[in-house]
Amino acid sequence: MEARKFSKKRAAILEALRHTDEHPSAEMLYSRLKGEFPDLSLGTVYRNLAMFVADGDAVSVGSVGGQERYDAVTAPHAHFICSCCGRVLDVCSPNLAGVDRQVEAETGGVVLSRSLSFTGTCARCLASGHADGDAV
Amino acid sequence: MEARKFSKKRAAILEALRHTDEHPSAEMLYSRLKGEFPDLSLGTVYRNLAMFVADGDAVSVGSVGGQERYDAVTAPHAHFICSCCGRVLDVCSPNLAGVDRQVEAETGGVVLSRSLSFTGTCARCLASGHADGDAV
DNA sequence: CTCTTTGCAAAGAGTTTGCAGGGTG
DNA sequence: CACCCTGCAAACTCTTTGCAAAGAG
Repeated sequence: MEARKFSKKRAAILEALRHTDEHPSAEMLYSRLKGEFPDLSLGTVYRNLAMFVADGDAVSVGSVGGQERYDAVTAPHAHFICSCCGRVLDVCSPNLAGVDRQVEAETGGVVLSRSLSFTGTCARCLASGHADGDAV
Repeated sequence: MEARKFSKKRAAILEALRHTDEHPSAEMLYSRLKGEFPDLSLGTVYRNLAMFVADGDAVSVGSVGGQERYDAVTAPHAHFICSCCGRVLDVCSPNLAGVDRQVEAETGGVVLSRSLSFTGTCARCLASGHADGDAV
């Protein structure tokens, strides 16, 4: 294994990821921490995020608008992705217990994780009248 | 609106997408059609895939390994993504009816679509003993 | 002192875009 | 004939990587 040593920057990145519910991208975290760590490098953010995911301290929520978004909440839960503003909101996961088994029976594989995401227009965008921007 | 004209290449791309259950990426489709259309351009595949999605003739399954994967089956259904070989399999969708309403009530937004995907090791990889390649 | 982590910048990979020429109706 | 579609290649964006210097144990 890799002998992980303490690093002030890494701790700060993980803290920042834990203290937000925005499901930030690498760049979002970077610009947020850039003030506190002027010498922070974007590459470092990417490297640490990869470590978090490898260590199970974070998960990828998927890419939104071409950017990978991360979440420090690794417990299974669903997300609501606003196709209008790109926000990613947490959603109290519907009961998916037992579905894993169902899928395993159907595919013959082993489920390690699942990702449920809803795409639509968030309340804020609905209020701003930005909705249906690209609806059919 | 854009006046869509017929195009042999476009028809072929959509056909290829419809005749496979691999949920191919732009490049997968490109190399598959390159034999039949030696002068096919990758840019054309990208452009047409974007049209299909805009027209509702295809949906994006999400990105796997950095590549966007597409599906001509636009009816809601779940996917099983093998983290070992990158294959994307169709899964008979568990009953998610009513869940949209639940999410809308929780977020105050409007759900336009949902994506349920399971990540794990597929049967083929399990058999090949490639499993747990990157398990914790 | 040894090994991990970082900044910087260049390299990569995937996707998008502009333009001139060919195809469709 | 007008307008859409395509090939080609350059441009872009996001992410990864190599290397020498700085930090942690």
